[in-house]
Amino acid sequence: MARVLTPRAEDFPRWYQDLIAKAELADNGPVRGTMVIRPVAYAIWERMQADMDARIKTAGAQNAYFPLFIPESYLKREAQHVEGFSPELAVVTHGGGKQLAEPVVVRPTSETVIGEFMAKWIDSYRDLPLLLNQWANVVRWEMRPRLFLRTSEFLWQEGHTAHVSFEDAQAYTLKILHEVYEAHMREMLAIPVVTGRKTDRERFAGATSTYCLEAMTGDGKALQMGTSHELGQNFARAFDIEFSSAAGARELAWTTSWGTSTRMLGGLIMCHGDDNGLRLPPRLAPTQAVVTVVKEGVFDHARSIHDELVAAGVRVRLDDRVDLPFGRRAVDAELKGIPVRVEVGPRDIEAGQVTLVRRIGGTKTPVALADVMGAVTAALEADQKALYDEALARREAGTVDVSTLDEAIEAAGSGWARVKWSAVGTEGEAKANESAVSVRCLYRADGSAPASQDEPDLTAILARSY
RNA sequence: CGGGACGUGGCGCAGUUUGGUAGCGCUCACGGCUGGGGGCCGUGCGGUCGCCGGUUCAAAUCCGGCCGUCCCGACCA
Repeated sequence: MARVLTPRAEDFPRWYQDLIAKAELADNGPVRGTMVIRPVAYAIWERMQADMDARIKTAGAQNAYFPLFIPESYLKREAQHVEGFSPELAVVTHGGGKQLAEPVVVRPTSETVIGEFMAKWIDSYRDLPLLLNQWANVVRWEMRPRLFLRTSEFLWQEGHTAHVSFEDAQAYTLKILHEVYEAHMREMLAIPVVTGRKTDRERFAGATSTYCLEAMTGDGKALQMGTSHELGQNFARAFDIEFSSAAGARELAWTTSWGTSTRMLGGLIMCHGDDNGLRLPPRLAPTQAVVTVVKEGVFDHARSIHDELVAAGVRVRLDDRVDLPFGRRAVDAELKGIPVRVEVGPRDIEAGQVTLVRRIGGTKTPVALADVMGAVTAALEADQKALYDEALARREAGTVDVSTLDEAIEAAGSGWARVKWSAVGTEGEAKANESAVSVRCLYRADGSAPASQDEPDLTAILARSY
């Protein structure tokens, strides 16, 4: 078979774009940097969304919806926030054919407009915590768009909460980081992430602390898969989010925000994709298995295997399009990353078996007709774990422990560098940035996220990033 | 904004150095053979060569200008 994709590190983005095109996941939109998500990719996103939404609700937040247009003046109320976002805002100056008295921006994120409403909705400590989540599209006019990883418009969820104290806000921020985001990525996406704190330089505009989850892509770069921010009282001050405390005093609330986006689809592709296309973790895959009729004459067998798998709760599809060449159908399923294929042909049936083809391990084994259901469910279970283990092993193999800044910059040329933060520091960070290397994440010796970049004995991950 | 490439059927490209009536692969349509990994044969559809101007008997090709796209760096979920 002709090789269709070639994921060498040096041309990874091209490989990545080719895969997106061949697996029919997305197209470039009509405006530079916008993205058209095709049904195949959207089905994956829906499953991510459903899993994430359930976890967010378990964490106590409720869904709500806020305006797409935000008055420009709102952005300006928080000085760092506006400074951080100004360069990438889409600004609407006309409405109804007339120039607007005040321009509105298309939301790049919703802290400001939600802050405005939090101020109205919160009067008492009894109204707290207020835990909101929004599924929406946002716009950021980025310089270099790349499908899924960084597009001008993207889909995401953004959580916004208000709390009575710093401690409550911090605890919730970390709860989202670990129990919602990290768990989703590990258990659903089969992607290992390093969690920790962003340096002050990398911190979200307007936040007091930014926590992050970093994944390694196939070419050894880093990809931020999600973030969770403590906003301190910055936005509460800017939007007058005040409440009466139990003691009767007027106090400013402590707010947080956190988000994950369609970038996770890009992360999924770059983390798990291989020479032959996409590889989907079974729990995530919209279609977990396809029963392929190799050629005419075995339809009944194929259908009964299909029905048996449906009854067993497997998301399975029957491919009986025998008018299409077998090879084409096989490659199509492979490109789209369907974890398991059950090939049913006359030769199989004669031998009382089918052929089980696994996308993740690449194996092809005969299975007796009576054992198909058990073999498929076992394969799905095992391959979810295998994919995670493989990604973790690749990340560890691509991470080098070093002790100096120069070594770290050198190592980050091809993978991740793990180094003591004290060997880098703020000046070292600026120097690394000159070589397109950034400090991705800081974490404590026990792996937890530090409360400040000034804590002693922190470890830093340095890498190039998307 | 700095550095580098490139614009030729729907897609990917050759042809440009050395001007001579536009070609290949894929796709698509039709027919046939096939069918256990993008299969084979045949026929056919499809392009004012990014735009404007110049040189010339003759320009995809040479000259001038303009427009656009992509890649690398600064931004970022």
